[in-house]
Amino acid sequence: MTTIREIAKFAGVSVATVSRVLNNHPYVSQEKKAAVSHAVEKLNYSRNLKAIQLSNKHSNLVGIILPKIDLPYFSKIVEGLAEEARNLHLQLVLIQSNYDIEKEREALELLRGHLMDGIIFCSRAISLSEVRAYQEFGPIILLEDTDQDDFYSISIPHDHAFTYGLDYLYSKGHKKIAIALNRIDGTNSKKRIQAYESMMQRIKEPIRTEWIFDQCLSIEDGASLMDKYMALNDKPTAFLTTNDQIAAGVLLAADKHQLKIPQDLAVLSFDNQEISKVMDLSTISIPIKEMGQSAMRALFNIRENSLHASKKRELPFKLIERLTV
Amino acid sequence: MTTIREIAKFAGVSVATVSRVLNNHPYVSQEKKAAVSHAVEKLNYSRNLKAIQLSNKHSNLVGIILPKIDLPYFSKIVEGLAEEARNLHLQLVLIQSNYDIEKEREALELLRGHLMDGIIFCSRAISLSEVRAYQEFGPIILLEDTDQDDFYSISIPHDHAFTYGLDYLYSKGHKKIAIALNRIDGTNSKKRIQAYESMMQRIKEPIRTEWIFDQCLSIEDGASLMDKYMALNDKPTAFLTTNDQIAAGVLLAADKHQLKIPQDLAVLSFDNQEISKVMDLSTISIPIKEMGQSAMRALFNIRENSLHASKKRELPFKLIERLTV
DNA sequence: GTAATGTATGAAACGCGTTACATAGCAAGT
DNA sequence: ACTTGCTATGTAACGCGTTTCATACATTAC
Repeated sequence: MTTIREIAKFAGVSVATVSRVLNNHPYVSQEKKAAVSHAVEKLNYSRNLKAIQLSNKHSNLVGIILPKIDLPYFSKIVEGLAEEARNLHLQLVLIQSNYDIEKEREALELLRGHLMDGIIFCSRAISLSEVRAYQEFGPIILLEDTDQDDFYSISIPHDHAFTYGLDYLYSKGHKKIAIALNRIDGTNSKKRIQAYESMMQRIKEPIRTEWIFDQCLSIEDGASLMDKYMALNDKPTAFLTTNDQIAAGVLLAADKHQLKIPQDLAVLSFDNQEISKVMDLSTISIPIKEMGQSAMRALFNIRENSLHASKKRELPFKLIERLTV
Repeated sequence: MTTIREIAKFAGVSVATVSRVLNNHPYVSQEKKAAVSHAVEKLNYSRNLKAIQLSNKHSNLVGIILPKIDLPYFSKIVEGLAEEARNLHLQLVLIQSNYDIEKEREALELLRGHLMDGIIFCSRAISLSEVRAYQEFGPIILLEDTDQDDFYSISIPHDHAFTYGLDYLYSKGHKKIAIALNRIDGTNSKKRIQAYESMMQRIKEPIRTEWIFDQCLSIEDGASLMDKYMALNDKPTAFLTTNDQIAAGVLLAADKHQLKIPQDLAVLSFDNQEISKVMDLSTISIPIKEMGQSAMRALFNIRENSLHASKKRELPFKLIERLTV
């Protein structure tokens, strides 16, 4: 492999001069610049990025931790992350954790080992107290609605949004509302259950735990949710689901059972992904892609000038009324 | 930052010994090993991965190039890539190109600069002749059905599969078949158009170019495809679409137009993604995730022992008969 | 008893750019 | 004429592990 020293020798200059030319630094005469360029061309040289990384402060790599890329919510986030990363000349290191704490820890160790400049947690299983210890090694950004104010976080206010959705259903005459959540133990789920319970108390409805469905993520989960619904003696009149896929599955399965939507069953979901448009699904829009963009920009800014207005950033959500409520 | 030399000093040994301990090399006495471990613990040391990368041959990073992560086909591939990468202790550098040749070239330059050990093209816009020049810098694997036999490639035989789908529709009585493709200029699309044209000739049907729909990717594209269909004077009786999303969009829109599937219009798609199951969509199953896994494993094997049986690997496809044909 | 092996350890070079520091020519300022 | 300051360039150190090579002691072998 050609090195900078060979270029220097070939061009009859010092390595410092070569480096200056390669980095477009000032104070290099036209002749030397030309000589170096010629040598680079002639010897087909290109810099060793590993060496550059070692001598530079940054690696320009950002770790992205998520459970599974093959879920529209996460791939949309990554879309946003990638788009912004491109502008900022950062590269994404994608780490699929499957919510395995060990894997998440490994990722944090990569940050510690300076492989990456920072980390963005799209979702996590590892505890924040463990994550906290790694903050000294680089910016860590959470895409969740946390109340730990020593963490950078970007999200919508999940409890408000969930309450908002419940209120909307209530305003449409629904008191018997079932909810479908992702992981019962995730940060967001906890907030949502709280919101649900306090809403039920507010409207003086009992909290039926069998109406709180867990582990719902995909369109298939939505479809099988419908089976569970059919088996229920006491049936809810509305579903609030935490993403569009679940709702889409519910709608498709409901169609097979000849249920009329929204007369027999109302469905409201979150995200406003593409599928919700095509299926006329009422949904609470979340700026998923913007969250990704915003997170990447935040990470960059923190890295550049450790100054930061507020650590927590909340983005707005918005109800999109379509035909399923 | 603590360095290996500080550890050496603290433990009263040489840096070589420290390195040996850290890498579990043999020939280190128990005492020294303990002393080093103690020093590491005490000084809260962790290795600088950038330095390791520089002195090692590998970086253990693999570049993944794709146009857009937010398409189920690609996120499924990445799912497979990530799963296998995990086993092989490789990290993914995700590069979203949007089919921008410049961006794809940049990625190749990262390979040239030894940032990554290899590259996997999930899809590309850049010409193979340009890619070819980078093969000397590391393994490059294409996830497409190429006939350039100096490239590593993994895919299903797209022309066969497409012909197979057309034959199936024909066997069900359809002669008037429309097709929906992604990018008219992609490698796969070319093969598919060829397959389509020769099929039409075979069954003595005219080739109606207005039945070849381009730029179809998403569920929304599928829905708007239906609008175009409705506007057609001479209507096809069947659609063959290159992914399930398009087909799903067609089905949903067809429902609004009160078209009966498959009586009024048959739909056959590719991929066998989740949505096809829920919608009872007849589809030609492609082992997308396995393609990812296989690609990652191939890259690893090539890196380890430059030996390789055959450069081209074809995976099987399979027709899944459901209710839309 | 001596050669042959195996174990243990350190000094120094290596991988390859970047950059701090020193040096020096030359023009502008007083 | 002399200081000040900018341009231009090279030397050497630095970032931080890994690894080769040399050395040395302890065994085991014949």
